[in-house]
Amino acid sequence: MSAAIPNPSRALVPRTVLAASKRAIAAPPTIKDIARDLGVAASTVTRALQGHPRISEAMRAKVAAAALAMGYVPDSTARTMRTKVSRLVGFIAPNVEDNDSAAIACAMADCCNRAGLQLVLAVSNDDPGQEAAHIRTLIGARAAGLIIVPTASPTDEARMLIRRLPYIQVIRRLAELDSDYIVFDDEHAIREATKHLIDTGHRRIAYLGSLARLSTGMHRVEGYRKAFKRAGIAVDERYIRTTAPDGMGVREALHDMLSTLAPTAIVAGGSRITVAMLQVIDALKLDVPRDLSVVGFGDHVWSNWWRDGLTTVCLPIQELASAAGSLLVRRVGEAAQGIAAGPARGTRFRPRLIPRSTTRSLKT
Amino acid sequence: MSAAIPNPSRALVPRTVLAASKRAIAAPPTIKDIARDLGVAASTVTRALQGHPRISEAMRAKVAAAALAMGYVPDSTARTMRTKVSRLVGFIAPNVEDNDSAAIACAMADCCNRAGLQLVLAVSNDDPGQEAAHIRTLIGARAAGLIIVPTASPTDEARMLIRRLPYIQVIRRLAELDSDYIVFDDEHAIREATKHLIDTGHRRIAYLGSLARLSTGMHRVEGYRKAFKRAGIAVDERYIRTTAPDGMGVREALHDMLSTLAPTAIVAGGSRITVAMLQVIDALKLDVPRDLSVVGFGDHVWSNWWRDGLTTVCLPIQELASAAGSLLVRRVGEAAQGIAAGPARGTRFRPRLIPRSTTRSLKT
DNA sequence: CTGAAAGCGCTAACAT
DNA sequence: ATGTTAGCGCTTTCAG
Repeated sequence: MSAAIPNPSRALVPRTVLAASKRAIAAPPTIKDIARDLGVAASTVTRALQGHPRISEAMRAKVAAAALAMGYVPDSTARTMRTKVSRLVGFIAPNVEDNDSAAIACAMADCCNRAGLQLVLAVSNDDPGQEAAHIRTLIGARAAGLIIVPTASPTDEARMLIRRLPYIQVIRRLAELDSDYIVFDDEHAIREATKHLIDTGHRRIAYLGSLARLSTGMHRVEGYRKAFKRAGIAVDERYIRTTAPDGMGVREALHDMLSTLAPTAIVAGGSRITVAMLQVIDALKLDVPRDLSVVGFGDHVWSNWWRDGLTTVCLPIQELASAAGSLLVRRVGEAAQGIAAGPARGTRFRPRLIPRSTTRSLKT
Repeated sequence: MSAAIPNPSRALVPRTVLAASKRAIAAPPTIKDIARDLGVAASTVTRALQGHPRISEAMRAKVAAAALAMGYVPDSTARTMRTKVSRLVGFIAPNVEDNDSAAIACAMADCCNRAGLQLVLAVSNDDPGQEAAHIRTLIGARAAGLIIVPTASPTDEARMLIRRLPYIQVIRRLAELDSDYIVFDDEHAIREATKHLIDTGHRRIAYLGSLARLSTGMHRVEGYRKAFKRAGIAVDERYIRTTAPDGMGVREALHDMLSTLAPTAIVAGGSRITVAMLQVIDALKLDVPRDLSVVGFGDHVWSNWWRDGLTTVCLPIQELASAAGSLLVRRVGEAAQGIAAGPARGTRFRPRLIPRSTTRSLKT
């Protein structure tokens, strides 16, 4: 899987074949072509193009005109090779199907663009092998930086390689990776959700979260426990379940808890888990909130549409995304100047609970 | 906006500064380093790495080991410069926030990865200027190909440049661009939706679509009209409205139609329009389907959650995405071999209507 | 089977 | 203000 084969030999399009390409379509004009046309040296053309100070206005205009006429587009690979850095920035996420990651990707792409950087999207599917492959590719492209939602346990290779560029962790955080990170305050999120239920008289509160090997999973359960502790109530561990965020896992866990523990409320510990959970509750035709109070994770347009409005935790996604984007831009700039990036800095954005109609008070 | 400034002078991170970078972090090992370590020539190392036939097994092993030990990662920019093609593939879309594009991006990233290609995500925000900039960047990176959801009117520059690489249009299609395209059968989608309403006795059917300058907008209205024509009923143009897909535009159009035309049903002609429309209907506290029958565009998890289940048109997104992905991979391969890509090929995927609970029959 | 050398397009010293 | 030159890392003839 993570075999360190320097050349992507799994490529279906053989490189040797790719090599022939383009030539068939048309050879793109180069700086030399412009130079020849104008009867000047290549270096003059570069300087004119870059707006170098010691270049005559006349020359600059002539060059610009010629470039435009020929449809000249600078070859960024050549430039990168000389200058040692590209304007590429990677974003490695486990998936982009769920709105959260998509929104983040989008916001970051925007941020990068504004800084003249280009966002490369890479989906890891939460597989360390794919993650490593993407890191390798980005390193190979001499990417300027990297934003990553790390898998639970990156390969050794990934850990080694990633240090070659400025990177920041987002959403999830592996302390061992020791980098800047920007996450949600997961503990706070679930603590508030659980507290809300406790405050309204619930005691048998089920928690259905994602695997605890992830920082998110860990902090979220912790939030659940803290809420009970602060209320001075013992935590009944049987009410805590973790599962893969797919329909099947959630269905089983839910069925099991509902039939054996008779919870009066349930808290979801993840976006995809929330969706699956709501679907199972629909299938079960449960009367919410009479039979069961429900708190979701993540707020979307449709939150208002589930039953009479889902009580849920709202994640400040835009804030996180743009913070991540601008921090990366800064780090890239620093690295560029050879500034040893200071100590890793972490930011936590606080989600907040949005009470709607899927929770009811048990107090008289 | 579309000024042909060859160098991205709008870059916030000055290139000259970027240039200094990396060096500070660590100089990545090159093929030469391996060669020196092993006391062989650089060319031998390349060949060993590529699995060239005429290389001894012993040498290959030694090189592989050394490469791995040093954490060697081939510099794709250098390779691209030599071979003239990169393994980058661009995806330019107006936005990635709405699930459709996100799902498409994701499926395509997968497809590209399997072919050893890397997907670069670029968001145009439906702005021809940004679109052109992205095309320029991709050309500059010597991208192998491009998948694009074109804006209504790409700049002249964009039109010129895009021809330098294999590309295919997706979702929307501009005939002038004359390329492969893979779209939904928009006309069919809205025709079916409208037909469903006509068949169940509706006559005053409102249509709220996106701007007709886009192929999608055009075909969808056409579907509306066709449905009436085929039923032998005259089309009342007053019931047709187009609007930007934002909350405000939709609200106004809807208010207006509802108050002056008393429609018994409404058909949405776009994903984002659907969402906005549902929100307005909520705000108006309309009784659906008693006061108004509603047909949406696009099917999502939440479609089941709006009222008692939204009657809507289901888009075969996965099919479109993977078709697009594999077609592009094929085209890239062909271009690579200098094969003049045959005539532009188009594919239309048929959406289908999913009747749920937001439409009711007016027949006795 | 391996080495030497040239060159992809661009930039940055170093000349003029 | 402009020209010359060297070289980034890799691939690919052309020679052994």
